[in-house]
Amino acid sequence: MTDENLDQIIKALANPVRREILQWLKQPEQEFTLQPNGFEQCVCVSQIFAKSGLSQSTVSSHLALMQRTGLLSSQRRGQWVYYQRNEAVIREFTEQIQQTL
Amino acid sequence: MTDENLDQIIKALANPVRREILQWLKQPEQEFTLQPNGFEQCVCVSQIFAKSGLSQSTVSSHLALMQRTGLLSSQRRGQWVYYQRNEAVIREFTEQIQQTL
DNA sequence: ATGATATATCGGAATATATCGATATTTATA
DNA sequence: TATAAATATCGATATATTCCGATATATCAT
Repeated sequence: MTDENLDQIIKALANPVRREILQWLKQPEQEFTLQPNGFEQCVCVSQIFAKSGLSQSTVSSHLALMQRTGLLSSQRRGQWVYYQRNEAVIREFTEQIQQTL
Repeated sequence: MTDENLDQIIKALANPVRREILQWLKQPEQEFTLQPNGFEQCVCVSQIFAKSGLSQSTVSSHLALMQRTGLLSSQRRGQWVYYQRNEAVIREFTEQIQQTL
């Protein structure tokens, strides 16, 4: 992980909304009502939007930012875009920050 | 550690200048020229100021902020204020962030 | 093709952060 | 007590972040 990437990730995590979204994505089945579309373990933007109390555009921006940093990955399926945690990056970050700090 | 304190600490660490200062304070004897005052293992504001390339007031603000969060502790000795890492808080933070994330 | 739904992007407003110079405060010393 | 040195605080400015509504883009269904 480059210094720049580390910096981006810390900045991403400095926002409580983004940290909360990251939490929700830990156990999606507990946090979100299932979608009747056959992708129960995946979480699309509108589900997070519905839970967040923020505008759709704001939520979309937060998710896009976290994806740019590597914290999340996404895949489009039809009209939906599913976001999920990138556990490898998250783990790498926690190890790095523990060493660095 | 309260959620609010965790939030403050992450915000503090989101700044690269503050992270660098925290690094310098890991091994002060390697990073700073010793002061002829008998407190060689301590680091005062002006030493950090001299190394930073920033203004005295900016450095003072960064240090004050990190002290408020608990990342640093300080003690005044005469006209100098010595700052040092608060390893207990730093450790607690890394553990917490590892669990939380 | 048209309309509906999901997501992304744009532009702007409000708030937060970073930085500086000037000055106040604290302590030591002549 | 007056001066010097170290640190803290204040006020201002520049930049970054957060958020929204409006609109663009992509996909699906009719």
